[in-house]
Amino acid sequence: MQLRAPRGTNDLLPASAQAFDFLEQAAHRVFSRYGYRLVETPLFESTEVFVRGIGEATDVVGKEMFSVLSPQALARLCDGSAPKADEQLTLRPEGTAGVARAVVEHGLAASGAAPAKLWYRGSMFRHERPQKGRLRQFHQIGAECIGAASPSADAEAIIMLMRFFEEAGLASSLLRLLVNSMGDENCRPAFREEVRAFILEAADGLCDECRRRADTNPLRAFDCKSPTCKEVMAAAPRITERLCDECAGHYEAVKARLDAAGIVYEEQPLLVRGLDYYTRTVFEVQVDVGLGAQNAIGGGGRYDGLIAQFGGKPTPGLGFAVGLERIVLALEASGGIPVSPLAPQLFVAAVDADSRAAAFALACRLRDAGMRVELDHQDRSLKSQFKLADKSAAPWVAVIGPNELTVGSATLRSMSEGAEQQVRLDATEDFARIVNTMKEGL
RNA sequence: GUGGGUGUAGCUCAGUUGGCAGAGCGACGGACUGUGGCUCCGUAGGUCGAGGGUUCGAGCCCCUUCGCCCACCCCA
Repeated sequence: MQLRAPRGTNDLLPASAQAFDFLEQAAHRVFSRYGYRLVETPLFESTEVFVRGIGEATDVVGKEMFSVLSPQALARLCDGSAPKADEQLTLRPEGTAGVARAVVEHGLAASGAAPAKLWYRGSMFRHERPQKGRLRQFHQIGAECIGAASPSADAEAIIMLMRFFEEAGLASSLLRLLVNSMGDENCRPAFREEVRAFILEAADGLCDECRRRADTNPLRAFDCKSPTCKEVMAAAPRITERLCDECAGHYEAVKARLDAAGIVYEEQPLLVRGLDYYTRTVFEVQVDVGLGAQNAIGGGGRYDGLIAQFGGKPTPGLGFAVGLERIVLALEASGGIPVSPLAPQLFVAAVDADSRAAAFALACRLRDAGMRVELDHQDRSLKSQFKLADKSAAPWVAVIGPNELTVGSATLRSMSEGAEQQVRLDATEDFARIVNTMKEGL
């Protein structure tokens, strides 16, 4: 049986890896303009971090977590005893919980201090059935701003997110920014109760799933795909009509900041996010090209209760994450990814066996001088070496053979012009000057 | 977890009522002396996803199984 990558995982072959790298660099450029700094937290955490942070009732925690066991913990399990608390570990299903834990652990958001602005990138793991734009190991870039309560922090993060998409090459005309407010502990519980009552009242017109949601997570009934449910839920009360004064004021202020910045958005009163920690502002970015049903390429919101969940002093916070696989799918569908393999600047070809040593030495010298240089390692004929050079898109080929060795030079051929000139083998600067006149990427 | 689709060369796919395993692209080599692209000629590459069954004979029919894709659900 041939070995293969586990279900729901992808090998990031060079083209994909380069696309991801491109997105990370775009994030780095944009995020640093807003004062965000890169952090890396562990790929796995105590299971408790996600249970407390994301919420026990969520799908992510309830049925999608990959938990990992040490050999000792596994042995204990097989004995029928429970693993110790510090042996219960889980691969991170998202980035926010780990960052929040680190912020508390290292006191990065001391009360009264400037907010901690952090961004991260890396793999996340969820045990779901794979489909287009949904993998078991997938990649996110995210940002968290912890310690700022003002609506301008919400607006700043949303603006930064949209600028990131622009920088990545996704035209804003392809994107749809949805915003909503979910209220806070003052107004959401009552609203939740109201929706629950509404669902029970209208149960006849709703699907089984939505009836079940009445108790588990009534707000999710709002984004049920069933047309009849949609129709029924359209008459349900809206959170935006039930916000407390503080939440309503916050929401208005966020929208005003977005308006002032010229950010186009759509108010979506039905938008609810699936992670328990969100309060007040929530947002999502959707795209219509390249993706099937999984058309959300980014999302986030405010989580003013999260830091306290981890034992920190009550500290406001907010953040977002974007899915790299989904962005790449969207980019591919909307005109391609603006990256291509970096071609060698020069290919060194040897005419016969005796000249290979000199060709190798030249390639080493030129590489040490900073040039991208390729050469043959399969004892190919000169003709084949030229074919190789052509395929690699190298604009120059240096030929070294008996004739060149007797005079101590290489024949340097321009692949586009066909013109040839002699360059002394030890004249590294001459090679550099000639090779660098060619614009990169051509 | 539930549905639907699909597995044949590196890639994209043909393969007739069951009768020699195919094409295009790609790879590699060659077309007289030490030079690429275009063209031409040639070569290599297959456990037809796997296992079993029916049959003189199975890529094709039957059973089992695995993978992958898409959708539900959920989410980035």
